[in-house]
Amino acid sequence: MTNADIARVMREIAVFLDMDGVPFKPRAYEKVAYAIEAVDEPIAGIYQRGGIKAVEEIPGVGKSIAEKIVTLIDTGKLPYYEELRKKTPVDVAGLTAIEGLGPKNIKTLYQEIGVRTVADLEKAALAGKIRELPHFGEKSEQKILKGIGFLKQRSGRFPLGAVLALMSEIEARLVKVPGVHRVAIAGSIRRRKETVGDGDILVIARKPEAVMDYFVAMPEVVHVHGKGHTKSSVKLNTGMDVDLRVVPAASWGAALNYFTGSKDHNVALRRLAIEKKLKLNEYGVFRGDKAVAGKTEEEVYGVLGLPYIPPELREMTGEIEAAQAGTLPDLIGYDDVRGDLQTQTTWTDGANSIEEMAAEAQRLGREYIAITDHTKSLAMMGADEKQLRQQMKAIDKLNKGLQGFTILKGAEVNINKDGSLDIDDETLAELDVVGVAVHSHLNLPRAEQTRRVIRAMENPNADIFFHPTARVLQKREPIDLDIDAVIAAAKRTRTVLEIDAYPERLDLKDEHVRKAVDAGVKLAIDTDAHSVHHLSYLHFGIATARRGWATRADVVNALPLRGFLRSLKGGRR
DNA sequence: GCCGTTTTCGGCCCGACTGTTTTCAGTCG
Repeated sequence: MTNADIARVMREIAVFLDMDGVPFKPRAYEKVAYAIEAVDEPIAGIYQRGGIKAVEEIPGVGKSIAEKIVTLIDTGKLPYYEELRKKTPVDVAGLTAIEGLGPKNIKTLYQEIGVRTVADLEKAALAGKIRELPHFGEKSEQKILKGIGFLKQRSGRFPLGAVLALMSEIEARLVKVPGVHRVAIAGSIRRRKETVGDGDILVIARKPEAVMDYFVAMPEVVHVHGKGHTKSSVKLNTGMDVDLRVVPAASWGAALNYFTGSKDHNVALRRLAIEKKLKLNEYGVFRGDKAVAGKTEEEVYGVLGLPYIPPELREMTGEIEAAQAGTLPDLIGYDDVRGDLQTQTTWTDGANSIEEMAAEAQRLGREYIAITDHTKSLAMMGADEKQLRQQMKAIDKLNKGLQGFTILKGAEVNINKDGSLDIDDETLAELDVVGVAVHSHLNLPRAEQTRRVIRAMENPNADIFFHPTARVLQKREPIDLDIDAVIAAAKRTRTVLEIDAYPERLDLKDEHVRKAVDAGVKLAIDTDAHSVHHLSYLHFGIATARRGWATRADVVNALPLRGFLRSLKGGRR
């Protein structure tokens, strides 16, 4: 019984209860489903270790739901859930995935014409049976068929790196629509979540209709979900849905706050407003009928008694409490990183030379760059000790011709299966920056994998642990590491943990960054660039650092060159 | 069903759009 299994049962119970119009309980189960998905370790393990009391520690889980979770873990079944299923035996997950179908409609479809699966639904729609039902009509029938079509080609969530460019382009085009005063991207994209489900755009416009007309007719639009005076929603050819809202200038801040989310953060703000006898919605903060804030986000937070909370922190992971206590972190800024510490060149699998990479990094405003080509045990033929020495000489020569910029000698050294490194210590000691990384034996059991990387970090030459979990978003699972043990070892050995900014990696991820920051472990933010184009990806890594509450002081390559070199493990430079 | 600087009861965020409907329920975010 995995966490995902438990979460699925909780979510289905919520839907079943919604079908019967049960008040409030469904929200409780829904909340628990989200909470369980957010827990890093298996709930079964938590239960084994700490009993039912430990399960009740999960936010939103009380006595009753804890008992149900424990029953699920112990027996693999839950009578309460089985009863609900027996009453309405339908494929909840499949049917709710269809746009516009909710609990009430699913119940009607089952009771009136016996729809249990998406296949049943499609058959009924094609036979024209759905339009006959109460509260359904011809349009609902068409909408359902279209929804099934979209479901079949659904791609789920999108990596931020895959959508940010297009969204920025749409933003730029909207700015040029006549009568448009202001445009902003909101939602999870503004919070810089590593993957996003949809896009949210906010606009101030003199003639809202003109913006809406333009928006729904954009060349990328394949379907219009809805078009109104203030809100429209479309599906793009990439499969992603995008919402557009037009708001009055006086409500800009409140709307931006509302549509940036997260949902939980917004709910918490509304509760705060209620406590202060105020009402918060997307139009502003109101005392009775009188607007007391709304024009800027700062104003909205201000009347709630809070300092401005940066979007990357709005995930309901303690930011409200920190804001109230005045202990919000002074997050690292998007211009604060001075050097790039992981880059590959034509010496191994990169597309550009050392000179080209250095020139582009300098053009982007960096003060230094570490060249970290792969090492010998990698299948693609990485550098051996002799080649590394040749490269060091080449870099020395290049540095003589540079002003205000330094190329550092480095390597991305493979960690062998036993935790030893594939380059000898003598050579490593000659390098300025040694990154170590896992590229093989990705499937070792947790204890062995953890021992392996900790042994690598214990090497006095290992400055930085590159992309620690080796995950590739939506392609490769992270290696099985006891991340708390790795962070503790990083602290003990003074090894820097990397945030790999490459949008498919973002490794460490935000949650792990937060743990590292809390533990006082230093971070490096690097692009892992394999061509000059990748050098500009740094901001994705900085966003991840910000989402992990990192300040400038937590990041070694926010330091000027001398300070950065001094911050690495002592004794050899 | 959960939760508590409203704490063991009484609350639980709020509004736009759609479709089917003559005033609103359902869904979504």
